[in-house]
Amino acid sequence: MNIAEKTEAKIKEEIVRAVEAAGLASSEEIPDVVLEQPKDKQHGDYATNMAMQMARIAKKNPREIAGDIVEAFDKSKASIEEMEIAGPGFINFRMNNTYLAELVPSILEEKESYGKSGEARRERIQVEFVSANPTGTLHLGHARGAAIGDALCNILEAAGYDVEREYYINDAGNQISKLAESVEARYMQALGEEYAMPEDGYHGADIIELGKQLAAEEGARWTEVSGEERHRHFRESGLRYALSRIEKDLGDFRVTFDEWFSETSLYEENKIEAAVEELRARGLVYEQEGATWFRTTEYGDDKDRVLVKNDGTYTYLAPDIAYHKNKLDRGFDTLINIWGADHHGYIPRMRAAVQALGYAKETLEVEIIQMVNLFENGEKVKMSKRTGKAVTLRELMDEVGVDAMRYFFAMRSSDSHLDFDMDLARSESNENPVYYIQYAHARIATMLKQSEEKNLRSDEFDGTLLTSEKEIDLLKRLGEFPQIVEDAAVNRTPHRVTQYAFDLASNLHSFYNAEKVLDAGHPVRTASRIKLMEAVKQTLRNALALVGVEAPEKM
RNA sequence: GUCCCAGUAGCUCAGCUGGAUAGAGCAACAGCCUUCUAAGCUGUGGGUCGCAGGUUCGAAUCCUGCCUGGGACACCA
Repeated sequence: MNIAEKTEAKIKEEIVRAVEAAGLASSEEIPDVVLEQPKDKQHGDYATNMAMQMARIAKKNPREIAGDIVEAFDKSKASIEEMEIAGPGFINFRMNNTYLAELVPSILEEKESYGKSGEARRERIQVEFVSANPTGTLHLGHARGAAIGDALCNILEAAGYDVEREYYINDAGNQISKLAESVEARYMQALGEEYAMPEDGYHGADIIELGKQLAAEEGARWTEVSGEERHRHFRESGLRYALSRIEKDLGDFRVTFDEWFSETSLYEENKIEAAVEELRARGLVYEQEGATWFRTTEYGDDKDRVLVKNDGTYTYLAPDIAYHKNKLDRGFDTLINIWGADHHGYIPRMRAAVQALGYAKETLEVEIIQMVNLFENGEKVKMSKRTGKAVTLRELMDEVGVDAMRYFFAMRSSDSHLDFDMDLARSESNENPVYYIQYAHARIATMLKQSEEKNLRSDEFDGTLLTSEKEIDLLKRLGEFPQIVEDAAVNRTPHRVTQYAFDLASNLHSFYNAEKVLDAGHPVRTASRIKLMEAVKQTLRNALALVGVEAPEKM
């Protein structure tokens, strides 16, 4: 437990004891204590609404109840300086702030672990994200999914969950055949053959290049084998090429996966048939009009869905069910899928599948990532200037850099649309939140460097000297971090971490302008403030790391 | 027609599982550099939380209906 948690736990404990001691309710009747940090500083460091919650149970008015609680409360047990009753019955607590200073040495000791949950949870969570079809490049929607997915994984890990990141490769569909045919055509053309591109083929320059490369490396040998064999070869070549490019793009975007799961493997191991049969055994499958149907309405879907079409082939749903069965068989407690907004209609049927396989509805969570709109010069950017097609992850990375993208994509709640302002993302000014935060980190780095040059460092630390308004604000902010991580994990809201980093940076800048750190005239205070700066620097770095943004030493 | 998401300051968005006078950034206005990075700070103004009901001590938050914007509703992958 970190210091903030310990402090809160003590207060809560004492509230419960006071309620009982005042004879207001028995221990079973007492609701969970809600302890919050008021937005308005005048309301103290913590506040509880216990008296209002007790109104119904104790049948007294909240202010009276609050009075009884305050009377029975032992302030010395919870480092409380002062208590007051306010508004409709809030009890406000003002802390004896010296406890806050303990944070600094504890953060410096925990280092990159500060913010992480002390104990590991048993829950295993698998997060599947991006999963773009391996037929082209990654676009902005994928980029946002990647940024949010990876940040969420980092945050879940920090909160103590056992996390696995997975990319599902849709390598069994029609599009892959088209890709294979396109590569094949380009290969033949590179060898000087007249060979038509397939209808709806992939006409990009990259595929032409790949065809040339294959022709150069492998010669004409594929013209001499059967069409089937040739097709299989170019399918593999095309796939390998597309995937390696995706992996490279994502790697440069600082996103890596533990597992790349192939859809084709489900076919090869007859997993799809097995999944359909399992549903059939549970009485959830029926035949009608020559097709095989899955009774998803049993689990709240609008209508039943086809698994096997009347031409004998599977719909996309069948392999998806087999895939999710495979995930569940691997023993994950929770599956989180990160999908683009255009897929939200599939949620009911996938949830139906999970339930049909005997798991609780909550086992599968789907996080929907809303659209990204690019803006430049105040105008919506529809298409890439270079290619005339949708803007890719790679292009934007080249334009604005990884840090800005990672931060911007994660800074809004995933279910609201994101307006991505390219001018802002590129700008090196205080308007750009990424620079603002990184600048705070770099500023501290500069101070630390100078503290060495000026020989102002020492191991002396006296927390009681950190009492200015800005220092207290900073300390309180530092103390919030573990709880922010916890909340972001539980609620699946990575944007809380970006927001926190911004707030902490803001506190730092504010402190910086108000107080001087390096002051030879006050050696102990200087040493203590240096420690405080180190703690802020560490916490900024930790917060940024969770969302995949670098913390530079100088700018 | 059905379903999902959104609607909060001029703009972009927060608002943590119902709490006090609804917050931040940008934009506007007024200030702060012989001092550790002014890529920064301080202050001021700005609100019918889409609309109407309901639930209760208390609603931006929960429920119902409606309005607006976006998306989804295949034996397509």
